[in-house]
Amino acid sequence: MRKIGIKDVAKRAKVSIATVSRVLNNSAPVSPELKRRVIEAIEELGYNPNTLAQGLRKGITKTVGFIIPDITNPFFPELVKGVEDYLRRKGYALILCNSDQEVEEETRLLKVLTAKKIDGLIFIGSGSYNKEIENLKEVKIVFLDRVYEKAKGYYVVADNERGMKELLEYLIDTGHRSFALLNGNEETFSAKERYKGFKDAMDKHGIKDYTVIFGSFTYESGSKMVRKLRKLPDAIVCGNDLIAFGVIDTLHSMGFSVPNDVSVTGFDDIPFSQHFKPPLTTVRQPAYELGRHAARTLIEALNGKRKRKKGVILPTELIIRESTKRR
Amino acid sequence: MRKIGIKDVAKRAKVSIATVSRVLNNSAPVSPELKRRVIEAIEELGYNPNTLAQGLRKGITKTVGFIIPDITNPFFPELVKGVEDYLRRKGYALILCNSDQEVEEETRLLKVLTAKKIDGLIFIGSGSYNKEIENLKEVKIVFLDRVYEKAKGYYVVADNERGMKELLEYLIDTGHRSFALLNGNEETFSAKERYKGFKDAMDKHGIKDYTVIFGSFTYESGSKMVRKLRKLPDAIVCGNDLIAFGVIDTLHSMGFSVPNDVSVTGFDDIPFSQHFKPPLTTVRQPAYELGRHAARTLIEALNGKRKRKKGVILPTELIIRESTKRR
DNA sequence: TTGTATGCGTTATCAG
DNA sequence: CTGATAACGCATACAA
Repeated sequence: MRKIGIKDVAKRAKVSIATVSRVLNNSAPVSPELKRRVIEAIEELGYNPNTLAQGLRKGITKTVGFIIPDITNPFFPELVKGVEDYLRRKGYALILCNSDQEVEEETRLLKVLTAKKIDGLIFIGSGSYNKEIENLKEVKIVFLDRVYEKAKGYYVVADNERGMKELLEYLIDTGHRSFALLNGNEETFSAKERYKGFKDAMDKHGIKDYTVIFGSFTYESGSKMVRKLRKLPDAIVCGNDLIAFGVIDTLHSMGFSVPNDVSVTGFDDIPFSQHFKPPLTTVRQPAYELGRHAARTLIEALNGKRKRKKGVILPTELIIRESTKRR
Repeated sequence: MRKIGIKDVAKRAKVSIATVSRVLNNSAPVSPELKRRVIEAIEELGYNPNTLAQGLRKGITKTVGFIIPDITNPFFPELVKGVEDYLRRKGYALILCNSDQEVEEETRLLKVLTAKKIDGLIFIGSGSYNKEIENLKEVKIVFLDRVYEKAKGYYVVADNERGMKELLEYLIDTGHRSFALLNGNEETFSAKERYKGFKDAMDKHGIKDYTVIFGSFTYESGSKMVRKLRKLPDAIVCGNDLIAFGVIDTLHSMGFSVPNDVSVTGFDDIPFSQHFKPPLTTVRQPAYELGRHAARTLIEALNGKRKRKKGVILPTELIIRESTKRR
């Protein structure tokens, strides 16, 4: 009798398994006496219900999947914490997965999670559109940070476009007149939105002297993209903080000074950005809140509430530090 | 008929569910004709086996749990990648969990994972000993990075003690004569081992001028611990890179220069350490390899192999950069 | 080579 | 209030 099940508990407590199940789920009244015996037996045996069986029987598993694209990018762990904290309070289990920016891996994960019968999914796409997402008929989806506009589902994002626009207003205000946008993966929602904000600002102020490069949201990509620049603009606007780090480091290794020769900005405000040398001017995304809202949205959807708005957009905050200066 | 099961496939292919199961698992010969029909039906219906039912029936789930203590510490994501890559190749699913350094949360996760009937567990403890681990009779365990000496199970670690000793040999060689060890959580295996290496070196060289402080493995803790120092030693040896970052930043804010006024070292060599200002002298742990070995050890244990050695110890590497200098 | 029937651990339905 | 028992989706022993 290696693994103990509900029937072991029933035997020990001298009741039927039905009664055990009832005290376990509080699903029907049980006399104090029997309840006591059952609880005692559970304690003594160290019984832990088999969620596989529960899930099979009930059709719900009280677990949600969460796919992030790059566990290595310090922005995502903050999101994870927000999700975790909310889910824990609600009694949901979390299966965290890392797609490592690979669409194939993402597809595999989607299949695995489906087979595990998760109730809901919080999804941050790895990049290009993954149509596998459309097959997920039985699970509620919340798109976080990176929206799939074509797919249906809830979404939670920061106001990327507006955040970027504010950043550029500040840059233009402080005398910057030529720009380069070194962005992340072009197919990505966040890259697109940030580009939009950038472009809008350029147009609004009639600035023609700018270039745009798309790469990926990594340090290495930043390093690579900055080398492609023909000439140094007044400001290099990066798609995220990681890119900015790569840009600044290679700029330094090329003998340039930031911000004296050129201003550089990031996006996200990951924990490290304030400690970078120079401390990074960036647009703060409320990562923890984003995660928290995503979890909340999902749970509410799962409970049949929230028919009103399909999504929430959180404001960003301009963080001015020392990687930029007035020209 | 919302969700499709094996019987839908059977009906579509005009065979019995047993036959479907057979082609699914290759568990018995099936005539080419029927096999074709089944495969066709599976494709057309987009059938995906319910792993809950499979797990319930077979007693194994082909999934392993992985608990890490701090998803926010860039050292762990590297481990995760090593684990992921190996597991994927072996057809195992991974449930990644973050205990956030909380023993209670860790206990909760252990229960959840047990209830989900994982086959094996890769475990990095949050700190103090969690006796819940002893209840896990049915799952194989690999202790990664932080060993529970009392508990039985396999382990995979880097040679912390020796790594620390080598670091101190280098420091002493380069003229450092007084030290402070600003370490992580005292109950933690890695902190203990690193302390041992440190102490050994002190004793061996007859050095009396040193102090030791335990805190936790975070930036903030580093910042806090360095403020407790009465006087600046020749070298501040930190329990990990994050602590070193905190130490260096506060030292700077206090008007000291690193390494001119004091040498500072880390441990781990997280990706960021080479880009820190100044680039950090540290002891590299082969994070990806550590994760990979842990996964391999677990899978082999699961397959009944590996009775030989109970653990593997990987070597560290001394990385000399610019946060230290000869005195 | 194929099909039928049983059971994995739970919950829910139905009598009592 | 309590206890049998069917059913969840699948793999397998047993029959054919």
